[in-house]
Amino acid sequence: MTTLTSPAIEYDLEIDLVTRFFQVLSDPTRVRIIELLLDGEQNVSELVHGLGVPQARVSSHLACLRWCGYIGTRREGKFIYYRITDPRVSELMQLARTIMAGNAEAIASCLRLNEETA
Amino acid sequence: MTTLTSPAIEYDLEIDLVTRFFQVLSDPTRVRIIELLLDGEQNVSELVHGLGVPQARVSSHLACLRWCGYIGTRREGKFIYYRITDPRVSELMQLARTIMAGNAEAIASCLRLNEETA
DNA sequence: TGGTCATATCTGATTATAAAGATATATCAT
DNA sequence: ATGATATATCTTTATAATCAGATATGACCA
Repeated sequence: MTTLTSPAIEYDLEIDLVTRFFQVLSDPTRVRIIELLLDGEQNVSELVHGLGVPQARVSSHLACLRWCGYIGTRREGKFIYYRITDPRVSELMQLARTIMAGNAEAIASCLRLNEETA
Repeated sequence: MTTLTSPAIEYDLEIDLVTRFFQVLSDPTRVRIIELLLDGEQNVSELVHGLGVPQARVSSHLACLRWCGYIGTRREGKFIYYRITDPRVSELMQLARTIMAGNAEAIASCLRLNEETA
């Protein structure tokens, strides 16, 4: 076997879901937003301040998280408050950190492309 | 507040780790490899067959997963066997699926860019 | 109604990721 | 040594995600 590639089971749609689920968590701004919201509801201005990134960027990441059901909103006058909707998100982050704990240095320089650090 | 962006806490390195951790799981081929390996050790040829994707691609994704400590290897003659090193990876995948279960349709069309499906 | 503040969306440019395909390394058998 | 098989790496090229900045919407207040 040199290069080929038999038919195998046809592409699984469920895998794409899992993939996207994790992809949402693979952006630093989004992860930081989640961390902030795990400490309690915040409106956009508060998040912008807490994150230190431009408002447009925060909004677009919030849109992503919201669209995917990680977070929910509530309007109060001019302000829109965001919150984590599923408490298990907290579990997920904890579990990830636990797993990571062992091989943090490795992950830091991972990702198959930038292997200069090795 | 229109666009600005106060200093805030300086950029957290740990967040980048978490981000990368999840990023590894945000590629369909890598997720499929993990799923396969959760059922037991396999060598590259078996994976190539099971996945139905070119060998070079499988190898490069394996390199990524290995580099990041998700999987380990063992040589047996010409063959190299890969296995999941941390059993908690299984927990992680289960938890992700559980959380996803509720908002699968949403995630399917998420990611902030391709919102045509909406 | 006009103005201001909070938030959301759009457009183009930049950067990061992944795919293809060729080629290299390593092990075994003859 | 030679050839064959298994696996890894490299070099483009293509694609997809992110960002910045401008602009739009929507609520409140004077």
